[in-house]
Amino acid sequence: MAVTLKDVAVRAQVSRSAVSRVFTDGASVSPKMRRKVEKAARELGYSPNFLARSLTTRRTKLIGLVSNNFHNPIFLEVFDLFTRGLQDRGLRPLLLNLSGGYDVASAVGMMRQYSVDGVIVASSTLPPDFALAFRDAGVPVVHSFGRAARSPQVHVVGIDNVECGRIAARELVGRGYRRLAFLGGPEAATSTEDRLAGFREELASRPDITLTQSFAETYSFAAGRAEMLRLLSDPPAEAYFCGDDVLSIGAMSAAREAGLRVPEDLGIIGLNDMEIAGWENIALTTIRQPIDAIIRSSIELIAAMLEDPERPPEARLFPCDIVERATLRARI
Amino acid sequence: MAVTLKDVAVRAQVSRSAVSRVFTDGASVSPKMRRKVEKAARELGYSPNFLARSLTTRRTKLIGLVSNNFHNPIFLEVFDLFTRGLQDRGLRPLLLNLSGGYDVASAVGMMRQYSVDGVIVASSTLPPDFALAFRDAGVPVVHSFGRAARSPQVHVVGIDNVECGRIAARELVGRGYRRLAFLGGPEAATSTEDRLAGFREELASRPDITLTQSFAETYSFAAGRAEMLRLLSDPPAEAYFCGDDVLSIGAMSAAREAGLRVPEDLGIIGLNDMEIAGWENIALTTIRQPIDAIIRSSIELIAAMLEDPERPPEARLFPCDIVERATLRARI
DNA sequence: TCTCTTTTTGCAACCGGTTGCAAAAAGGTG
DNA sequence: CACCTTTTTGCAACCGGTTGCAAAAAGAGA
Repeated sequence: MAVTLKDVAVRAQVSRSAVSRVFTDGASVSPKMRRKVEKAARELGYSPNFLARSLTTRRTKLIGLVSNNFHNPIFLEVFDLFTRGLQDRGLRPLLLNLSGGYDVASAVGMMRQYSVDGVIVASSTLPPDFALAFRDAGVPVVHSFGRAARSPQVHVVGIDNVECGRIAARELVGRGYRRLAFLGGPEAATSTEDRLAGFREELASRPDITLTQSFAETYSFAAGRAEMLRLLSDPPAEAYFCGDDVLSIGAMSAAREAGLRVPEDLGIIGLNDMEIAGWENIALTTIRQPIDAIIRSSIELIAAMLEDPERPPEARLFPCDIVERATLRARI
Repeated sequence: MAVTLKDVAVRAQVSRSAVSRVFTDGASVSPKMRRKVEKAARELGYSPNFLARSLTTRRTKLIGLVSNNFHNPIFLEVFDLFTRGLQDRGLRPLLLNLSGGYDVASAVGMMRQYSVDGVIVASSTLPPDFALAFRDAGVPVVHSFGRAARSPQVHVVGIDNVECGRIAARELVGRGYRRLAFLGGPEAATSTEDRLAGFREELASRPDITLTQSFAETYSFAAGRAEMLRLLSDPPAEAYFCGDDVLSIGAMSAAREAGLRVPEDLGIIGLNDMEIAGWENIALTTIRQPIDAIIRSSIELIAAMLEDPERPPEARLFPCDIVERATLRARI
């Protein structure tokens, strides 16, 4: 059924190597030979089998794209950018969905079975060890949206979550809020820990400010809503720094249900600036995470590792800024 | 670097075939042999190379997942369900993002180069010919969310869009709306055509009802908002049947901006029932499309085609129902 | 036209597996 | 224990490509 190299060779009356060379760039082939082979290939509808080729070249051009978050709308933007960016470089994304729970060893095993050239771990909730396991298995890896260590063991691209915490604190304080709350994502996620650390740090020198904290189960609307409803059994804080945009929107929904108006009765600031945050029906004030730059940079790094697998790991952090919309009261 | 079959064979002091058999289920191996080989494999950390195996078995377990819609939040739910469903069957999704425009031949070529076992086209806007091209290339294919022909040429799984149009019309009429509008998705999409056809058909016998129609550029918030803003330069209709949920939300945003309240001043009904439609801040009344059933069924069909590639094409359509929330006025 | 150099081509081995076939080993029966 | 049957094992060829090497062809120079 499938037409192979050999079929083309027979038809063009040349050797199999000759055909192979025509389809390998950089190989030396005379123009006459090239014409002959291309003609035969065209007539037969031949196109080389990448996987067979990969056996000798040791390059599949497959990149594992691993994530455990298929429930947060920001990730649709993430997947869009990743898949297009990879495609533009002739790489192919092989998706691994870990949202139903995961086991490091089997994730690594699966990627090795398919001989991926590299892996991108796109998650702010998977632990640093996760990416490390790929490196240890000899698979080039980039952790996008991960935590940057002082001396990184694998490439990490993302934002400075601690600084984001500080930014949020400054913004809320600057608007005169005094009773603050942190409504974080999963408690064990590095992104949650770091944002909280920065938030607290900035407030440490302000004894007049009170801070309460709690955590949602996952980065999702439902979790944000549920947690906020729980919190609202007590008198609310004046302003909430939520783990991300989708949690913020869940929290807003809960607030509305409790009869509280945003921003009149309570302020909310999110993080991400996903597309939905800008929808006029939502109009969430948030800290923008430059996901396009993060993803572009991640792809650059993984591509660089394909050239030089020994390239020393690097942490690239991008700055974030506030996008003001309508969920915080005016600056005093 | 990578440990191969041969390494295991040497260490276990058996033939390569023996090792191969241990890792091929259904092959006959004595318990003693199995133990010996498994021990050696464990010590070496061996796991078989799927791609090399695929050369002889002609099975890669790769399934191409092709879509041109990475901008509509419903598709995150779609990707989640597809990737998990495929993984549960030991299949691996190879993603192809066509949202930047596409070329049928190169899409097919790419999938053939990677010897995918099958392809799932997940799109309500790609033409039927698109899926057909895969079939013609000998690649099993299922078109999810596609248009069902009377005698389908490829497997199609989705909903009866014509019927959805009728349902929307009945619902709006039943609530006493008389001046109706259809705000469709891309004009050329089969889903748009069919929904409009059903909508018109149901209204044909009602000369007292007026109907205007227009189309958004894409299924996206921005397009829905832009189109609605354009429409609102004229006096609005009483109720709008929008192409899908994300268009509906864009339209609601435009209406609000124009100072119109939903549902007091104007009714809106969407289609899909994506998660966001249920968010209390949105509360969109919509026609539910059972995407979980559609996707489960699509995976079932592609899996069945792996067993029997000659299986005659089939169209499976799932019924839709109204989910009432808060964007239509009360029934009269 | 005849060397010498450079380019092009084919041979054969290899990448990491699977599998039909026949030989070897194990098991059953009288 | 000899004989026949069944199971297990190894050999060798193959899947669809690539590539080092040497032979053949082409080009350059005298």
